[in-house]
Amino acid sequence: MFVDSKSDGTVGKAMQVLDQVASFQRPVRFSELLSKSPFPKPTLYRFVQTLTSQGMLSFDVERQTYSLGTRLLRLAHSAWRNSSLAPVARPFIEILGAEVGEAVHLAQFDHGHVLFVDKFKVTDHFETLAQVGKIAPGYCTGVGKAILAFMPELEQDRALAQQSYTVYTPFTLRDRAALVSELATIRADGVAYDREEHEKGIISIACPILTNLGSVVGAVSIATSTNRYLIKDLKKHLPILLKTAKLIGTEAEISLAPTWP
Amino acid sequence: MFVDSKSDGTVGKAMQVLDQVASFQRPVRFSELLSKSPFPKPTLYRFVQTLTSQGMLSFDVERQTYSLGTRLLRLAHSAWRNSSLAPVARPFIEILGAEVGEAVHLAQFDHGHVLFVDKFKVTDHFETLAQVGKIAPGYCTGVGKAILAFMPELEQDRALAQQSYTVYTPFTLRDRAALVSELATIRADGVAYDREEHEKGIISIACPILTNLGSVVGAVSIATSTNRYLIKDLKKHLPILLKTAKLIGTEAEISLAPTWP
DNA sequence: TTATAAGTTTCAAATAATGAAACTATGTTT
DNA sequence: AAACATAGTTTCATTATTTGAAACTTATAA
Repeated sequence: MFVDSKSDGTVGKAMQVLDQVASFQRPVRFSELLSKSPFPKPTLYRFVQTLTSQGMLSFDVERQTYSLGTRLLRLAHSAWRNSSLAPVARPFIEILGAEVGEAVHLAQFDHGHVLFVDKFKVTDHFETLAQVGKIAPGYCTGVGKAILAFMPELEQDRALAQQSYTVYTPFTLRDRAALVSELATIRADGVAYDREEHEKGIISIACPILTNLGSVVGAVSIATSTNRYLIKDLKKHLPILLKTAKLIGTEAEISLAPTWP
Repeated sequence: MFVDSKSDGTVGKAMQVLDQVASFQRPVRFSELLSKSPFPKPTLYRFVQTLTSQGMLSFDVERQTYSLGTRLLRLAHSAWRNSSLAPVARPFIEILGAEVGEAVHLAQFDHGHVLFVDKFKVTDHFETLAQVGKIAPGYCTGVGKAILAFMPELEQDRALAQQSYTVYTPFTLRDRAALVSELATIRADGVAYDREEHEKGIISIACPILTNLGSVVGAVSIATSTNRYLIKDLKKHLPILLKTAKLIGTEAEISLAPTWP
């Protein structure tokens, strides 16, 4: 999906197997994996052996199935803690969440998609963790559009070309032209809205996180359901959202200062 | 630390590089990595190239540093969602957390260590995410001892041999004999306590999560600080903790039922 | 400018990966 | 219970990839 594993040799192929296992969304038997795999039986067999022995996959002896392994959790834990945005943003996200009482998302841009790196919600704690590491399209999410609008032209161009423009709801922007026109508005206003563009009933307000040098490093959003609120209700939260984004941007900048052993 | 990468060929070596990067706990330059690496310069160079191209590492062009990549977050997200314990346990963990108003942890056993797969706390939301994927010793944590106490003898034997028995605080159990003796009590009582054994000032009460067939699949704990409570205060939560563990065990069992495409 | 370290490429030799085929287990049908 | 089918595992000669010393290029420091 994201990675061109051509010419990445054995390691690339092994990572492809991990994606393959992930794509099943459940534990899989070797033969199932084989049926969807481009690799010959013994080759795939050795990959799953190696990956299991490495803890990147886990094998359930009872059910004879493979799942993604715990080493991935450990590595992701480390990735998250040492990333430049998420841990720095965390306290601000929590304050914002407590203040507005709605779900707050923190996202980065990643290969044309939006990657959620944190989520916080006060009243309804469900899914908090289930959201981190999740990906969503850039062109039809608040955070995605906020980031796209503030990207340098060249990077934006590449990103716009990567969008699928799949129509998820009647409100989804259907092509690059529609998106570009909205991005201009967003850039002017400093704020993006998701008007049920990705999921029916879900709306959000999002602001880009800019460093002092003016480059986008991510976006924060407040999301809610149309059952409870309308876009105009979200607009009331714009000042605090802007302030939060500003604070995170400043902090992120500081934390990016060179550290040396 | 966990993985014997011998005879796991190129893939094993590449995974070793990921651990290597993780061990720095910050973005690293190629030369720093090289200085701690068993691989010759060009070999390591190609590994980081490949891993970066695969999204397992990310390269900061500005600072010329490598960090763990976003693909790990995506894979871990998938690992978490499709694991047999954490997603199933989540609602129960949240209810328990709301009820007792203290930090609740969910852990599994993993190569002699305890792996936190979820955490929930109502009042103080800090660190929620930062805990998932974290590892801790088995012999000096509530969850660790709860799991160890209910392991099948053979497995327990192996696990006991894997413990380091490092003395973290004056209360840490210092050897296998001390641990074994406590495990007997825990097994009899169905509950384990961490009396500041791993961290000064941190205490917890933990129960094993058992399937209907009686095998341990993890543990739940309520943790707090000695600034606020004593072990006897935690004991008041035993009934609800036991009930939660029981419910999770039952649910986990159900969700383990064979699913087919 | 020169010196030193960091990062990158080359290429022949060494090694590891490959996959057709054969084999063994496991479960299913007659 | 035998015959069959499917899933999982091993073998081994062939092929392709990895390997790392050396050379080279680019940044950084003196």
